[in-house]
Amino acid sequence: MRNAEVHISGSEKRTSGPGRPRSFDEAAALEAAMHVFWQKGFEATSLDDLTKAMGLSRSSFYATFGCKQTLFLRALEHYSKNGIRGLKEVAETAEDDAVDAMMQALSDPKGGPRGCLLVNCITELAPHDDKVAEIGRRHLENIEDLFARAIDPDNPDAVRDRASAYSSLAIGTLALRKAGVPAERIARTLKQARTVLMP
Amino acid sequence: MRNAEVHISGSEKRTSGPGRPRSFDEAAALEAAMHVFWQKGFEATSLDDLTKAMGLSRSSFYATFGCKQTLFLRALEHYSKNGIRGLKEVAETAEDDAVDAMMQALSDPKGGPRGCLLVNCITELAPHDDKVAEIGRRHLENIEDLFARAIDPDNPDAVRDRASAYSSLAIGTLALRKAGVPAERIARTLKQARTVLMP
DNA sequence: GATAATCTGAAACGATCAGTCCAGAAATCG
DNA sequence: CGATTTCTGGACTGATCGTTTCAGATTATC
Repeated sequence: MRNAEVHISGSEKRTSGPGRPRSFDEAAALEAAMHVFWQKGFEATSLDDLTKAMGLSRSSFYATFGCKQTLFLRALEHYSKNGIRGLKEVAETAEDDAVDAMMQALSDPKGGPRGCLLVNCITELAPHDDKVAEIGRRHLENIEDLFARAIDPDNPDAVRDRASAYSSLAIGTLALRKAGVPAERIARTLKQARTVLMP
Repeated sequence: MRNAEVHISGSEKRTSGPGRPRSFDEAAALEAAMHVFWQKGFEATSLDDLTKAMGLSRSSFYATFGCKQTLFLRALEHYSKNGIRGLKEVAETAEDDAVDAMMQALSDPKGGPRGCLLVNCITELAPHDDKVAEIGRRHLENIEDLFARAIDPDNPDAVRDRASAYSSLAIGTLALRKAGVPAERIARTLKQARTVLMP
């Protein structure tokens, strides 16, 4: 037998040594896998979908990432880290209204109406998968934190409920978007909600 | 061959006549199927799950409902009709604040954190299934209508954006709930959002 | 050149899936 | 009774799934 063991967490890299070196970029492969999961969900994504998108063979896939589930959790973590970083950037570079800018960014993710990968996975898997639920909960908490800091940088704890409301409002519009409501109408609703209802 | 043809839409009933009568209640079976889809989603629900919950054999299943997809769409329609009726009742019997009562009802569906069946299905299937998207869009529009009428019964069209915001806010909290956030905290956030931020 | 690590592509595994088919029992009608 | 309809339960099909394994080619270090 050859590579029978499963790599539970991240792969242990081998910077150099004998033997043929890796011909693919592990980070890029992870990114590609993330996009497939984002588009199709966990169950509907097959191994063929993954290996084709990641550009490697089944053998290399299992030797590198262990199994579908493990890769999936890594993809979720990767997505969360990237997403929170991006949202923080939106908040920091917003011209006048950081809260509105964040809601708009959340409600209209780049790359079409795929929604938020973690919200999708919470909906699909969280009730039956504790690990997914935990990653999702952490992600949502991070988003709320960013809203709270955008509302009142000096005392974010005091505006927790408001931050949670803004966050949930933006996330709720993702369902509208997926159901086919045009992004422009949603953007208008959000802006109005921000300036008229929740100033 | 026997029962080979597929019943596309609702079954044509036979009130009486020769032969053994149906020993199961079609409406009850549909209701049971709806609950299974609600709990597990479409893909994760197997034929065995369905027939066991509905209390009929595979043969009767296919003779009565045609196929999994057809049954699924009927279950969605059934859910939507029931849900809208229930929400209307909540709005009508609310003591002081119908909008708040509706948000609370939406955010905390009976039977644990299963979310809203149609929001779940929008998330899972709508981007790749036009029929599901259409049913979901109609359902969300109906919910918005109820909010609009609760806000201003005389001129609901004028408060469309506000109604959309309330609706999205309540729906957004479903993700929190599924991720494990306690219902009480969500209820508090909603109440506060209603009374403080969006009066 | 010897050794070691990884590559590819394909084959095979056991499991599960939706859907089909059948044989025989059961129940209702004329 | 005879005709008819639905029932059950299990066997079966053909496909797809995640995962394992293998042989042989490739590319690095020593």
